[in-house]
Amino acid sequence: MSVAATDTSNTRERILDAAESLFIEHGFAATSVRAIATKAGVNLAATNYHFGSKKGLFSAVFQRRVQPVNANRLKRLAALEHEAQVGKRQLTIRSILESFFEPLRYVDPGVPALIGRMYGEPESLTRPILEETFHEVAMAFQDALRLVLPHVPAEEIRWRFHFMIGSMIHLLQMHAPLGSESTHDAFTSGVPRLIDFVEAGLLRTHNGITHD
Amino acid sequence: MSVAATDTSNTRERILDAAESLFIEHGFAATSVRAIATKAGVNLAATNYHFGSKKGLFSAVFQRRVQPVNANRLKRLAALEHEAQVGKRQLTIRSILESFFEPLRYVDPGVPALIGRMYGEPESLTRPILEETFHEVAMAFQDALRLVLPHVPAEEIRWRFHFMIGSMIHLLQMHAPLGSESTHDAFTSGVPRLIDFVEAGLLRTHNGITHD
DNA sequence: CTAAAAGTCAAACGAACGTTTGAATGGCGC
DNA sequence: GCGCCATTCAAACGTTCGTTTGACTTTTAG
Repeated sequence: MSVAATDTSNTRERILDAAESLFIEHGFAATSVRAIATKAGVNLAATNYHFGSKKGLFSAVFQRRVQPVNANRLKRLAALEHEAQVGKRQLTIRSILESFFEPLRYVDPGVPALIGRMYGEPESLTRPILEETFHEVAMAFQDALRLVLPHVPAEEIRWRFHFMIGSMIHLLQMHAPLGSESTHDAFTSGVPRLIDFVEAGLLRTHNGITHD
Repeated sequence: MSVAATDTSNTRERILDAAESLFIEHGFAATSVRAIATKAGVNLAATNYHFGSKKGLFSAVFQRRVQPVNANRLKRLAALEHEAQVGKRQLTIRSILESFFEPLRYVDPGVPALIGRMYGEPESLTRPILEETFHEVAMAFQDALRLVLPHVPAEEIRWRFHFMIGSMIHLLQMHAPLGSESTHDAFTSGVPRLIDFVEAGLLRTHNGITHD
């Protein structure tokens, strides 16, 4: 078959799948290339052949999952802004937040966990990856928030966006509210609550930092 | 010298100090016992002698820093509740939040970073430590929040508290708002903003999940 | 003063690590 | 068929890991 060229990426994707689950469970440093190769059912050398190094594999695992999510976010936001310009729909905090969070609900359940894991790794490993991956999205959504919060200074919006990301990461990491058990259900039911929570935090009328 | 008895714990604390900074910077798995011993200026075997294992050391590093913070939190909350009973001061969300967050501002700058780091490690390593360390405090503060939010269901409070912790952790981890640089300043100025943010999120009038 | 206990030390243990090598294997155009 | 190139493979590279050992030194207690 002339399509047989996909056998090539078969090994690649088996490695990516195995690496993803192991990175999520044990983190980067505590996951060995040998364990990944064994779980993927490939030769030990295949990882370095296809991804250059363990770090290269780590970055590839992340990009594969996050890029579709970010593309979806930007697409939703663009559609939203277009509808707002045409007057078909109003631009609100809630609609912006939904553009940001909803894409997380319709992807492989491993994705949220992977993002959460990434934020838990030491900065020296993740900072370049995270900045490259999220800068465009973060800027676009903060711009949108500025439109609906014209009375809030830009720096204040940056902070509130920062806290919003924190709440999200914490949910993604499934440091779930002590008591619940299942992970995907917790995430599914958590997103609407998360939106409620951060909507209130973002809307908060700005009155500077008032110490009593 | 007869005062030389403190030489004993000197080794212990030098190990704890060295381990703390290395764990914060590189995480648990990527920090070697050898690197800790070298940085502390002690023999390699001293770590296992004093703490049993690398994991034991990790837990000890964490407990040393967090227990005073938690004690301070509970002490402030108890004082607050006493004043409320006597009628001297009103129990408010803000006063509860201040009891929770303010103790973080007057401790060694390494403490916030250490807590943030702990939440980034794989759950298999940290879950038992975190539950043991924070269960009492979490329960006490959620009880207090229930008093000032009598109309909000208990489970809803658990979720909001959960998001609050997420915002805090994110601040502690200094995944600072992209743009700022210094770490301690960002944390210091971040705490009041964090209180404003989560106060709004916690106060949010409960109306279930209302989509538009 | 003396014996036990606590602490420190250099050295070594076996195991596991990320990566590299060079030969074997497979499909593809010619 | 033959040569080319990407891929796979077993094996080994040197390094580093957490922990243990047993001798040595210091502190403590009677």
